[in-house]
Amino acid sequence: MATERYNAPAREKHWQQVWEKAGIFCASNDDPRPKCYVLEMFPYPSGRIHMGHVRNYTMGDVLARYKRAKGFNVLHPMGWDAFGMPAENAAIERKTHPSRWTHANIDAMKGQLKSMGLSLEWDREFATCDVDYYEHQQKLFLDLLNKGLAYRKSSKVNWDPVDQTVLANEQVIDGRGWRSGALVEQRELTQWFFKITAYSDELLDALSTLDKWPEKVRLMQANWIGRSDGLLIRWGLDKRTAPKGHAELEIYTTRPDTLFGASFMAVAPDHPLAQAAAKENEALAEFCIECQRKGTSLAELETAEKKGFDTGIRAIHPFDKEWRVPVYVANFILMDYGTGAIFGCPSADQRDLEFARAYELPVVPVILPPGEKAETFTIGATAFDGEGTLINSRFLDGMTTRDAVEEVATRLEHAKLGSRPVGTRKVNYRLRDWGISRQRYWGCPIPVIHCDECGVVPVPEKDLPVRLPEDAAFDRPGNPLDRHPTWKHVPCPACAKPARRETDTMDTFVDSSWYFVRFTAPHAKDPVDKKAADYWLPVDQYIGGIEHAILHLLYSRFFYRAMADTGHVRKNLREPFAALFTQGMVTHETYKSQTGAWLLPAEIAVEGEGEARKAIEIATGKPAQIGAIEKMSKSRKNLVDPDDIIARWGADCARWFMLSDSPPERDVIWTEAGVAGAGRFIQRVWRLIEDVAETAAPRGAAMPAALGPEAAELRRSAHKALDAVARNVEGLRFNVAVAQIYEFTNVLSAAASKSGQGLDWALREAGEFLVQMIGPMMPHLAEECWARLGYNTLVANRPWPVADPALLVDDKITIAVQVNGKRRDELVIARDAATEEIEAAALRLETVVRALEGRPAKKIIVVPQRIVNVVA
RNA sequence: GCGGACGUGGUGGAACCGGUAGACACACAGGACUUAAAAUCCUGAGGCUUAACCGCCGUGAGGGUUCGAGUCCCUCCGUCCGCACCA
Repeated sequence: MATERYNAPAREKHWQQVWEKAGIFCASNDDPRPKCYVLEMFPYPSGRIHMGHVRNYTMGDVLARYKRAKGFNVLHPMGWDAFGMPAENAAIERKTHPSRWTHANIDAMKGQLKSMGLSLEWDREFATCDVDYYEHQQKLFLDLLNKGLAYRKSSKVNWDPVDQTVLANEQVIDGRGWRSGALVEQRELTQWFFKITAYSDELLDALSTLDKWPEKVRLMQANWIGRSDGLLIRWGLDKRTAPKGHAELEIYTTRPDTLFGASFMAVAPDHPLAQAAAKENEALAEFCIECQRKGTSLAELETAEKKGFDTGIRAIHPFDKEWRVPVYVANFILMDYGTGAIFGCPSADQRDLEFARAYELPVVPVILPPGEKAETFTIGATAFDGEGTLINSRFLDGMTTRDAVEEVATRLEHAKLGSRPVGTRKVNYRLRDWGISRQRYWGCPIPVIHCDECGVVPVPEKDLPVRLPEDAAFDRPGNPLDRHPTWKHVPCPACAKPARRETDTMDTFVDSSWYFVRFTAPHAKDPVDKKAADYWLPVDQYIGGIEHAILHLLYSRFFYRAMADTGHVRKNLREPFAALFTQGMVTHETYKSQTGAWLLPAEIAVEGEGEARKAIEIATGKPAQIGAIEKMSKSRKNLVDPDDIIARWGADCARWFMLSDSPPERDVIWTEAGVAGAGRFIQRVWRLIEDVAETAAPRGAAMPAALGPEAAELRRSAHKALDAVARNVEGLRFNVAVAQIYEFTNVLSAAASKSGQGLDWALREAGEFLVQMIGPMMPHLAEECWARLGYNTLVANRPWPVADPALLVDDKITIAVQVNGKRRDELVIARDAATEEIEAAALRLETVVRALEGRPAKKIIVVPQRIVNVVA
């Protein structure tokens, strides 16, 4: 029989059109079936999709298609995270408009996504730069403002003096702006903030409920929030030494038990006490300025020596009025953590110890490590910051660390300095409020107006949306909104006098903090259709890159709560993503020409293998250097264009390769050989199904009364494979599911060339199962095969076949037989054989007799259906 | 420095709860078909030893628990990731 090769690129277009015409991927918000919301992180429209997108969206699509086949009402939408700096930079460089550039990119990328054959519901598509989207975001902002969850404050920011904008921390590289290369300045600016810290505790505690999130992500978020339980302690200051108006110093500590080891106090250079003291001390003032200047570069921070300056101020120990402790200004104290002031206990803190050694301050051991003797214990180069027994600490001596912490806290809570307690228990967080102001055009305008008379006035709801002006100029750096001739000049909504619009726009992470809610009703008049949100949320499976472990995923968790607390979504659902999966990166070898320039994989030819493997630059015929395997990136040029792969091999091939071999959470290495292997498998399946279609029983034939052993065996394999593939797809172990499909394909191939009673019927069943198994992964090929098997329906619409549980367990099983824990043989025996029967059968085995060497069996361990171990 | 993850053939990886380690794929070798190549099909393969069977060794290293450890515990080595003067 002559078989034609399956022409993937041509047939894929056909099936994509069939699906589109049938409109089968549109979910109804009103459907009696159980719902399933599958979401992949939406892309930034940079211009073209890359292999990372292919991997991400393939995984989501497999799950979406599988869930649909399992009878769920599946929501699987797609949109565009379309605001952001690249569009504005493109506008500057190419003299176009951010909107035009963005929409052209969206069109191109949408075409690419469609060529992948994804089961997406395009009717719900939107871009965050659509007025229809950002007007609702402005409404949400106003509600947050009203609730006190959005506020303005002055804070230090990274300022790029060339581009004239605020930069995020990630955009500052070695103290310089990533685009301009200019030295970044610390600038005090009044900015808008979202009060994420109002939810610190809740965001931390709720992590434990996210049992379908990767442990790693939960841990990263927990560390980021950084809760610590401690004590605020107010120290009196010796009046003769302190600047006027400064009678006390409040510090924060998590180790109040080490209070009797205190040998110095340290405050941040920008602490009010430091500033006050600096006014009377020129050298100190200089020191403070020096510290602040160093604050900009991260690299400098890491290596900076611990430096201090004795202010001459003396603090009074809370437990001893006569005890004076010197107050230093130190470069390693951060103003925005705790109170910006500490007490130093050198024996119990490495950093304090280094400081004490440098300034020759006393080092008194106060915690005795377990197993040490007080008489002989000394502190050398390393502080002991663990738990132990208190020494040299008066009334704390002999206590454990924990008891001492409690004792000090209780005593200081009752002690008074002035009219207030000396000590207050306090939980501290590392988490900071989220600064959302950006001095940029291409973002969601912040809907407020500044009036000289009335101050900050929210834009009235009836005046929403605040649209971006289309006629902005991008000919020079800075914020086009700020220098637009008319846009910002508006009358004050309250007093009608001339006023100015806020010209900052929102951080684009705000846009992506609620798009998944909008997908549930993308055309609703209000930001959220509560009924739709109630029906669909939470997202049942969210899939994206690990790089969003903190930022996007933490912001979204916060924003969803803020939306709940401003009445936009149900209050008792707190977490928007029930399950999260973070997929690995797509990597590729790197290549360099003899001149040292990076080369695209398409620009080289590889010969030989192993040690002899060589790369040749095609253009010059000269050898090229093969470099490390790294994440695909423009800078290293180790890119493979999804378009090229799809045009040559087909989308199914790219999809299958992405799912094969590598566990989805790990990195996958893209190789030509791997793609070719996937391509071969596609042809193999096609040939096999053609073969089956020729020899199998007709479609819909009744199961024969009796099946021969070949047919029965094939049936068992088919049902087992179906069950195993289903379980592994549900667990997102796609690589294992793929392996099981390979294995079953081998079985089916072998069976197709045999003959036996009822085998034609079993072949049809097995063939259909195979097609349905590959349906979620290689949907086009599956449709083609389905048609070849005589159907005019769509696999994409077929329910997942039900595996017969009776076929999943074998009557006879093989169990291993060990002697003294070493495998010696195996035993084929009835699955429900009694223990005695198994023992007897094992002892009869020649191999066992030989291994026993005449010794009697002392003990026989039988684990039913698993193993026998004869102990001699 | 702190926190976490991982370490299995030539390669990617599989192994549910502690129960036959290496499924499946890639690469490789041999063979069939072919004038030849491609494509396809068949066969082989962890290491050592052996003509072969047998046997021994084997999941980064060392130790422990157990009838039995890739899996659990301890120590060490290596790789990767996150945070980093956080009081």
